[in-house]
Amino acid sequence: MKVSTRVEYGLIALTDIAIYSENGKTVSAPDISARESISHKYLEQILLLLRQAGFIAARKGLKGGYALSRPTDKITLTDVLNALDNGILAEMEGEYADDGLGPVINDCFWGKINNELKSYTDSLTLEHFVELCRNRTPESWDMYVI
Amino acid sequence: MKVSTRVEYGLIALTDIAIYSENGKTVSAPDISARESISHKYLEQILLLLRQAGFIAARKGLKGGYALSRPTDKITLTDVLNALDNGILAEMEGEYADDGLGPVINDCFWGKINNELKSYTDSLTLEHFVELCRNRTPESWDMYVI
DNA sequence: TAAATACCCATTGACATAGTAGGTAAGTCG
DNA sequence: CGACTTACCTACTATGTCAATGGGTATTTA
Repeated sequence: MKVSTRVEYGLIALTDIAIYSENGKTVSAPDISARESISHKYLEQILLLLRQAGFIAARKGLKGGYALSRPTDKITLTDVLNALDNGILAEMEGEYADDGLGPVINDCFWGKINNELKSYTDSLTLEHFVELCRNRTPESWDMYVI
Repeated sequence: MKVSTRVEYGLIALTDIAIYSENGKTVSAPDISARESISHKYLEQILLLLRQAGFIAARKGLKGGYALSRPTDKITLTDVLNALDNGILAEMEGEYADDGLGPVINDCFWGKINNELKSYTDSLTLEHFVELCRNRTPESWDMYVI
C-alpha cells in the first residue's frame, strides 16, 4: 500500500523522539532532520500536526525541542494515521443507484476490509515501533503480525 | 479506506457484466451506465482498461457489448486493483538515511500490512461478488471475511 | 445507409502531495 | 541587553492524480 511521506516521516519522527528524549531531554527538529534525512521545513509542518494532535509537547528556544506527551503505548498507529492521513482510514462515501450493485459491494467488502485494517492499526502502538528500532532484529518482526 | 471510483465502478461493471451476460449475450456500456448510474464516457475508459487487462472481451456494433473472457472465479480482487489502481497494492519506495529508523519501520510494518492486504484481496474473486449480489442477504457477508 | 456500439485521445477542474520560503514569537546564554 | 537557537505560522509552488467531459474514428448490425 502506498503511504504518504507525511505519515512515514511522522512515524519516524515520533519514534525518533521517543528514543532520543530520555531523562527529560527534548529532541529538536534539526536533530531529527539530520538523523533521519528529512527536509527540515517539511518536518516542522509534520511536527506541528503531531503537536496539535496531542502526541508531543514543544519547548522553544535554545535547548528546546519536542518530547512525547503520552506514554508510547498510548499512541496507536490509528491515532497517527488519523492525524496525518486523509485516505487510509476514511470511510467510503460514494453515491450509487439504489437498485444497482454498488451498495451491496460497497457495504460489504470495503466495510470489511476497513474493519480489518483498523483492527490492525489499533493494535500497533508507538511502543512497538520503538522496541523494534531499539533492537533491530528482523526475526522478531513476526510477533507484530495480526 | 478510500478507494478510487475507478476501482469501485470497475468492480461494479464486472459484476454487472457477469450477471447480465447469460447465454452468450453481451452487455453494452450504455446498459451498465444506466443500471448503475455511472457516467457513460467515464465507464468506457474503465471498460477499456478492463479489456486491456484481459478480463473482458468486446464486440462492436449494434447488439455489441462486453462479456467476461475468464470464469468469475479466475478474476481476483487483486487482479482488478492492479489494473485500475496505482496505490493500494503498490510497494513503498521511499529513500531513507541508512542509519536512521526509516528502513526498519518501513520494511517491517508496511511490508506486513501489505501482505495481509494482498492475501485478503487474493482470496476474493468476482465469483464472490456475483454470488453476493445475486442473493443480497447481508447475513451471509461474514463468510467472506479473512 | 443509418444507427448503435466500442475505441481512442485530448482537455479540464478540483484536489492532494511534497515540499520551499520567509517571517514571527519565545526561550537561552554570554 | 543582544545574539542565537528554536518552535510556530502562513503562504506559495510544482507535480501528479482523479474524475470526469467531449469529440472524433472504426466496426458491426438491421
